[in-house]
Amino acid sequence: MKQSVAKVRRGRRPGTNSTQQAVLDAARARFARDGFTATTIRRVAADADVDASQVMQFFRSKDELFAAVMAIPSTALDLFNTAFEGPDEHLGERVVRAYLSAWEGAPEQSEPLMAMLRGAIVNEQASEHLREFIQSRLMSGAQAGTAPDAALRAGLASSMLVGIVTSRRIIGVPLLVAADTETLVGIIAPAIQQVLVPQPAF
Amino acid sequence: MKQSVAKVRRGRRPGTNSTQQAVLDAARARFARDGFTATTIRRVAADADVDASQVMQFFRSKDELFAAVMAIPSTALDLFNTAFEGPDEHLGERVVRAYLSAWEGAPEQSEPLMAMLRGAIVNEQASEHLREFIQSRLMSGAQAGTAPDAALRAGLASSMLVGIVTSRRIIGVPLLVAADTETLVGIIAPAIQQVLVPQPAF
DNA sequence: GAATTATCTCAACGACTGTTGAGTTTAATG
DNA sequence: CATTAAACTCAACAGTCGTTGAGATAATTC
Repeated sequence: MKQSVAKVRRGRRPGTNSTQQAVLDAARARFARDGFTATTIRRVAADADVDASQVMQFFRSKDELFAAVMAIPSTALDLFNTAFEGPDEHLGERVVRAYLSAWEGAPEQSEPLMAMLRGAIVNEQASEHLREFIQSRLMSGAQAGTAPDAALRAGLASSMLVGIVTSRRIIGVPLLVAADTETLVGIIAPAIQQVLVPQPAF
Repeated sequence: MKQSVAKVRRGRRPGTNSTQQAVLDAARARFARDGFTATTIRRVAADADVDASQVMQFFRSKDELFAAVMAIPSTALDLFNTAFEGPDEHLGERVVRAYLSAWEGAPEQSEPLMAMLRGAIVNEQASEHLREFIQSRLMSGAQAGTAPDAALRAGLASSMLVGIVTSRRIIGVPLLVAADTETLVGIIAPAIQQVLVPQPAF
């Protein structure tokens, strides 16, 4: 009964207008700034100069809109993976710089991470994203490291760096906000190095 | 016109019943488990077998109820302060143990901290609490340390440890949850020591 | 122009929230 | 017992939220 083998598409084509991208941009900024709960669909729609029901038609629900926002650009993920690979000598410094630059770079890269971080407490999807984010660091670390607890060490380092970013960008601890990147790297990098590549007792 | 100097109190006395404490206990558990937004006054009231308006009469608003929950027992704060004081030799280990035990101890001590952590993203009061919590660590560190950036170093160490606790107790990263305390101390303590008491280059 | 499909608008539903006010019951005083 | 003030109950308000459905407008093909 189905007569639609290689059916020719008719009618208006989807996606030609940039409205959908405008909605996504507005949602990304809002979710990063206000978090998941405080961000309302009506507010996102107003930012994008669109009706609220329009947002619901593009993305089917608030959760799916949030999921679209959290889709981390692959370039950022590659940046992390390459940071973990390589020689052990300056591993700590490379990892620290990767985390700090990812959260302080252009909004298109930092906002999805901020949205994930802010949403991780109230939204199960964001929590799972962050969990996998740290887990994938663990895998990279397990490949590179030789010690049997290399995965655990990489996860702890990742948690520490996420804690520092949270204090700076979400909690806003004044002294940490005021500190410049080089000062932070100078203090943190040796500690992360110690976690990832344990020094023999001395 | 005021005739109330040393007026004798009449009528029923407040606070004789333990209902108020039951409400506070229920609220503490809920805020720690579900966070600020997901915790509703009606739910807290149901947990304490009380009408919702009763909660509003005891504590004037949801924010004040939350503030009462976050009032950290002074014993926990003293535990942190004493951990930062003392000789530099095993400072890292003492501090790490203080953080881990505070978040894994009895509910009366850990739940206010969990409520603060979970609420810090959506509630301004919780965010300020956590900010001051880290700040007070900074002060303790500034007293003990000799380096000019001792306060910054103490703040970074505190952020790192909060990050680890968050990964374990809120995000629930499996490998970190499974790790036992002694293993964690063995890995983290040297790194925290490195942050607080920088080793000369070698 | 007719048909088809997507974009967009408008109004409303149903559920849930914090909060309030009036009224009832209970304990403590004179 | 009468009075006072607290503990407690019940019902409702006012606002916000995610979501839905019907219908108008616009683009694309035959």
